[in-house]
Amino acid sequence: MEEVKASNFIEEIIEEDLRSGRCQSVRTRFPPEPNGYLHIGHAKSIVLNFGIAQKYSGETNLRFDDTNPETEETEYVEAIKEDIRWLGYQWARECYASDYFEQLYAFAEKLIRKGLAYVDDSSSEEIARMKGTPTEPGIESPYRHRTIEENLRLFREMREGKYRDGEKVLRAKIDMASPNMHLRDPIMYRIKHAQHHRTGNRWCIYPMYDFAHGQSDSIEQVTHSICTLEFVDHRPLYNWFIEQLEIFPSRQYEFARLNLTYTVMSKRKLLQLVNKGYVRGWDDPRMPTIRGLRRRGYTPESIRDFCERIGVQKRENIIDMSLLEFCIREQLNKIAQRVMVVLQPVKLILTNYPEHQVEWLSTENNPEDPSAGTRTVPFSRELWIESDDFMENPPKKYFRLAPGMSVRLKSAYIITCTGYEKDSEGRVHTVYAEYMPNSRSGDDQSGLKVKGTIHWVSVAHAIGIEVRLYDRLFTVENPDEQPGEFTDYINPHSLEIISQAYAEPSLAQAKPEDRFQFLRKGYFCVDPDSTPDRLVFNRTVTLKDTWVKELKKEISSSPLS
RNA sequence: UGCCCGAUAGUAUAAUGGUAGUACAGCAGAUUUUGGUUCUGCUUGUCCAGGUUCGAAUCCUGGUCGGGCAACCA
Repeated sequence: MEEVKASNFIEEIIEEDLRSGRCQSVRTRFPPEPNGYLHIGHAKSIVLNFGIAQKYSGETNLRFDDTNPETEETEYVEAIKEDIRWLGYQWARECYASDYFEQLYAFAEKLIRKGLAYVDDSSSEEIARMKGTPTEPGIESPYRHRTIEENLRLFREMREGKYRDGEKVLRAKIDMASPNMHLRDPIMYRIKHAQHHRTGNRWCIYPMYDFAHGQSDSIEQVTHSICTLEFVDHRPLYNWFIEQLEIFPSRQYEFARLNLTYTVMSKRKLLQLVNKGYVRGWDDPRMPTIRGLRRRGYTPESIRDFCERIGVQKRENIIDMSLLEFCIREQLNKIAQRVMVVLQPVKLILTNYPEHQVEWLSTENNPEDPSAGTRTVPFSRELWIESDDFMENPPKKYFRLAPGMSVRLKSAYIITCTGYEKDSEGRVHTVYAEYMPNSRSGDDQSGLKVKGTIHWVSVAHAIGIEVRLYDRLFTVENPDEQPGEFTDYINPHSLEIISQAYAEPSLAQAKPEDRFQFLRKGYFCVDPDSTPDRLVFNRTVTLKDTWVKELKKEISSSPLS
């Protein structure tokens, strides 16, 4: 048995349960409702639930909490399964609350027979009114004291379809004066004449969450049912049903859900972003959904790493997006092949380089991983360079190209700027320079030292690609807590499309989901929108850029501001 | 103003009565053919008030602040 140390309060509870003999092994479950796509908040729960099972040699069931036929669809079931697999997890059993409908129905009858449940004919408005308020007790329904026989008969008739939606409900008989609102005779079953994604029209009564979740846990012998904080108040009810039913004693534990800066996490709000066209879909690379992150270029490993780093606690929290970005940078730095791509091109002409000469220069694929090897890139007289790698009047600490200044062209030669040309609008379109023939990378006899190295692409060999630059979706850290609508804070520059960037020719073979580091620019991933003759790249995340910070300091310290 | 959670650097998270530590972020420097990576150093914290104790982030009491609960949603 390997030495394991609890890394959060839930693991502490598990270790104590194992030690005390409350359970011999551990079983958890991940219980999504199939009415939407999974997001990074679900990933926290997935990593927690599956991680615990792995750590303590237990198992995790995937269970779809499909008790509301009006909102649930098979499409979501498939999407959820794919996302969990992509994250790297395999469930022990694939379960559905709907598989237990017959059993749940029997449980309900058992409670009726124990005098602990009754059929109520009140309308939903009446029930709400009689429920009282958090500070005032509720009052008992006039139907609360029906006989067991009558309740049994009415409940069976409910199942048989004798009543319309909303005409009757089955309620637990607990305590209308309880300080816990969930114990004021909670509804167990409601009538819905609706098509269920798995049971079709076999049922017209469906159990509520509170009468399905704990019972499903119990049926599956889940030892630790881990959910989010909003269910804390449900725990007494969770336990009450299990005790009255005298079934396997699953236990519920709650942790704080994940919040991330500069995004929203609620299903409702994500749906709104999709439906109102703020993003292109659930898999838009700006979305915090698993599919969005995947399309953006995040790896399953980086998401798991993130979920482990954020920890598990009961206090409300909002995690810096920069931590997620750190996790993906850290992994991609190790594995991503480096390539040269010019995003905002300016032409560079090496006036002393022979006109039709082409040299294929060797360059490393990944300096962090020597085993990644090298490749060659074509070098010639006319090159594309990044427009912000040249300035007419550079500030003090600028060490790129400017009149009279020298830089190293990555894996090629040292050059010195000799001039430039502007168009009618005053924009520089061509830069002229001379290269030092004896300064070639790997064979540098020039003895020169330059501060800057810039990337480049040979004009004659460049391939045109589309690049989509993504930025945070919102302009504020917490769009949920701002005055007005959260959509008022959407970042209008969250997507910038560069329709013609120039890439070195080696990129032509790239396939969807391939990841690269565009040298000095960031990590990029091939988008599925790519076609054989038109590659599309998504920027996953920029490289850390201490130069932009320097620039910002310049600006803020200038007397103009 | 009923019940239930919670409160440790900017953000998270450890310390389980015994030196408040770690990560991210930030700042400064070194290295660098990516202003990347790596390395070094630095700044910043126990919500408040009492109490128990030789000793309290930790235990007790009372506050304060934040969050949740009154769906035939989950």
